[in-house]
Amino acid sequence: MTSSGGLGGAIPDPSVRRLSAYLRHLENLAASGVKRVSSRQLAEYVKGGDAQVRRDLALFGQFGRRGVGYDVEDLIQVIRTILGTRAQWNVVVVGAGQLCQALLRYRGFKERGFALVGAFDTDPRKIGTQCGPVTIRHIDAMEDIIRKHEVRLAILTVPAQAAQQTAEKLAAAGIEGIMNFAGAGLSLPPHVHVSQVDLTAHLEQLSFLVSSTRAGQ
Amino acid sequence: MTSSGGLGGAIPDPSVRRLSAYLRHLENLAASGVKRVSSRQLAEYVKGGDAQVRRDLALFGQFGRRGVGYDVEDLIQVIRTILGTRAQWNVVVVGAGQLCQALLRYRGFKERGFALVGAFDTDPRKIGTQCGPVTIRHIDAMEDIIRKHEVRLAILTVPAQAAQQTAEKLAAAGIEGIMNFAGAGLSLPPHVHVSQVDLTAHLEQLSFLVSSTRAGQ
DNA sequence: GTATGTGAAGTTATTCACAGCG
DNA sequence: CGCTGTGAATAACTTCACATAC
Repeated sequence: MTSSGGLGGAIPDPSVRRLSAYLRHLENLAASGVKRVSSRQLAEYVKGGDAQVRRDLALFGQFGRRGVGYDVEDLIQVIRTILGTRAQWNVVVVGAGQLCQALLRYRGFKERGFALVGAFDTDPRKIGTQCGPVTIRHIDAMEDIIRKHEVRLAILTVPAQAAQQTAEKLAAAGIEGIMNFAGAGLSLPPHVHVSQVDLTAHLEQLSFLVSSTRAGQ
Repeated sequence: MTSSGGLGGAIPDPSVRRLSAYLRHLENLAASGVKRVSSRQLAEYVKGGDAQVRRDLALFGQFGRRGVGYDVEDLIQVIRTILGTRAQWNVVVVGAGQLCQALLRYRGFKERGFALVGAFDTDPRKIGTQCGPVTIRHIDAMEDIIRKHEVRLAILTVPAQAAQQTAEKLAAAGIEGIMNFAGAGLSLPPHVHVSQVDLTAHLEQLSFLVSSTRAGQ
């Protein structure tokens, strides 16, 4: 399955994921004052081939100059345009645990086009708590806030057993994309996209790789 | 590139990633008292086909019973064995920010075979702070702890510009796998595996999907 | 009847290799 | 001469379809 619903050719998921990686590297380059970059340099960062970088970008147009490379600032704007993050997205967080607090205090989201405008929980002890720039509210107030701020994306950090029912509330409130930290699958209408985040899985991948690496490889 | 360094056939990266997903679902099933599961049920959770589930598992052996399915508890142990998480891994965290605190307080890692045994920073104001079950120590004490506890995996949560030099210290201390939250690529000897975590990228994927979805798709 | 395990087929993604441009 | 953009070739992954076993 390719994820694009756009009008042009279908865009492979792996390409879209790599665009985010290119963007991270371009942000770092821009911060260091670098003006130009070649596909080879971008490839090194993502550990792919240079041809892959060029092909990923070519899916959306022609952005480089032959013999020269890509303009760092231009390419940042191009990728932001592709990803849809030139305008800011309002985002809510549901489930006010430790992770929620960490996310609310993280500055990177805002810089990259995602403003966390509300946080919700059902636990009365948490409600009213200030957390970074936002106050934790009861989940009953969620739909109002979502409608008022035109929120289309949500981050779900509730326990696994509460994930499905909470996600349904989000969908009912008009949310179209959910970043799901809960270790539970979500069944939702097809227009609601889900991006599953599994932190344990990253350690498991490393465990697998380290376990299966033998001396001399 | 396939990641396996094992002796048998090479194992595709996507298959290993899905094993973690199957494991999450199996853990949930076990918690609900479910005893048996079919490839079709597992596939639904991961949004793949049933044949894919069977093929992923068949890479490592035959674990099901024809006409019946898979035993949930058995399959959990099988996947843990494959991933190398039946024995516990000791893990350190470097960079004692909000995220570090959230990770240190998260119980899921311990339950799944990853014990966070130390946390390190360079900021003198943070050193000595208690954080969940561990005390923040100066990074100079890191190598000792790593050697003493036979730590092979690390989580890196330092700012992007400090990531490379900190990762080099980890590699020098004998770390073989790094879960990297910093938005910076790491260049390390090939025996040190890196799993890049980019939380912003998840929101960017959703932004792309939501932006490119038109009514009626 | 039900569900696995697996060759064969099909699809998707990556890499090669070079024409074309600066 | 360097680096992009891209058709063609290759490699990787997924799905089909069915023999096999319960």
